[in-house]
Amino acid sequence: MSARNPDTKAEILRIGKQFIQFYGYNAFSYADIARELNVKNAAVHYHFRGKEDLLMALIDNYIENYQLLAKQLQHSKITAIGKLEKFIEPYSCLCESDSICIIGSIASDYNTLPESVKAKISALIDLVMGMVEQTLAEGKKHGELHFSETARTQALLIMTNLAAGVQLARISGKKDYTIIRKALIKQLKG
Amino acid sequence: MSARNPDTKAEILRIGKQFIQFYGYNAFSYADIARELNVKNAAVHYHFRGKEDLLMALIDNYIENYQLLAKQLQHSKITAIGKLEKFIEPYSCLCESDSICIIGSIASDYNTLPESVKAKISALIDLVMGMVEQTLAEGKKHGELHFSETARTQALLIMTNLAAGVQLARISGKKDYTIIRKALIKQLKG
DNA sequence: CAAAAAACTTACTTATTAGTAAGTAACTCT
DNA sequence: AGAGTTACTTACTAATAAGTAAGTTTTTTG
Repeated sequence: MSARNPDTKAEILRIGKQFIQFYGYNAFSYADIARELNVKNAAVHYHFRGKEDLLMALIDNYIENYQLLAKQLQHSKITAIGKLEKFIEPYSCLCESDSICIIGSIASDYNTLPESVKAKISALIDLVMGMVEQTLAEGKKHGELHFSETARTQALLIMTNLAAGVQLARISGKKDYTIIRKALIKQLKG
Repeated sequence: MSARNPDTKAEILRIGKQFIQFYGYNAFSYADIARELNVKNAAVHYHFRGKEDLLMALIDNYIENYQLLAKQLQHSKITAIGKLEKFIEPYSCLCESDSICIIGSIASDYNTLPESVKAKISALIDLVMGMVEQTLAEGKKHGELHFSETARTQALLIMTNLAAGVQLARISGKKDYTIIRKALIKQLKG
């Protein structure tokens, strides 16, 4: 009867990510994922023992993708602004689908998570913040970007604008996100 | 046996607020509140028919408090920076207790909420944003504050910095929140 | 002081959740 | 072709969740 599907594991990750970004980590169940994929909930447990294993795998994915991006940007000739766009674009996409970034979503449920997840999400943040900081520092050094704070502080300001920007957009409208995004870029260009 | 307590309703609101800020809206139950207050879960249902009624009451509280603050600030002689501190201080307090602001918390669970709650949280945001915007505009007019964006845009930037700042602090440490807060004030003072 | 209202508890029900043990079908490798 | 492995389903359990109806006690009020 049921066609065997070699992609179920990847599909579970895709749907899980979508649910976290759209509903929040504590607002969906394995049954929800199963329903979406037309499998039984035991199938989800087969691929990921529990919800936190799924979350761990998801964060691992993010870390891998950002590490890949880091390598791609390493020796590329694109401008600092161009690099920054690579960090901003995902937020713009999230905004379009009334979703929020996984870090912001997890931050809300942070105190319900096991230490293993907390450590991994912390590692993801360090990775992304480090990349943004470095991009800002380079851009400033080359006279392309302008800001008065340290690169680290400026990275904190920008990323919090984006993260809360998509959250706010959900409630008060996408226009607010756009205002924030444009203001950020304008200020950096000086 | 059980002492009748005239404050139970207020206590439920207090604990509910605390739980939303610490664990997230979809991560606690009426049973959790009941346990904390040493009553039965039916007692919680007696005061608030359901979880969304509790949330509605909580948001109403916030709206009342901000309206009160608006009146207090209206004709007071404190500086614009002093007024802004009134908006910043609650975030600093939240950060101290590893909690996040209720708007950020609700933003994560936004797509699981009924329209009634969505409308009310939107009204709260409009109220707060309006107050911050006005404070910024006045401060700029009097030469006390310095920023290049419109007051509305600057208000968006500041509030998103604060909201995501406390979220980030939970994961990567309170120091990051402090960096953000100090940078904001420094920039506004010009 | 009697009646009514307020603030609960007791004792349920129904639905959802996470999770598991055992079985089955299909594919893979030798 | 047969043995093992993968990817599931069936069929449960135990715990938690929201919610409610009916009864009890305490306080207020006419």
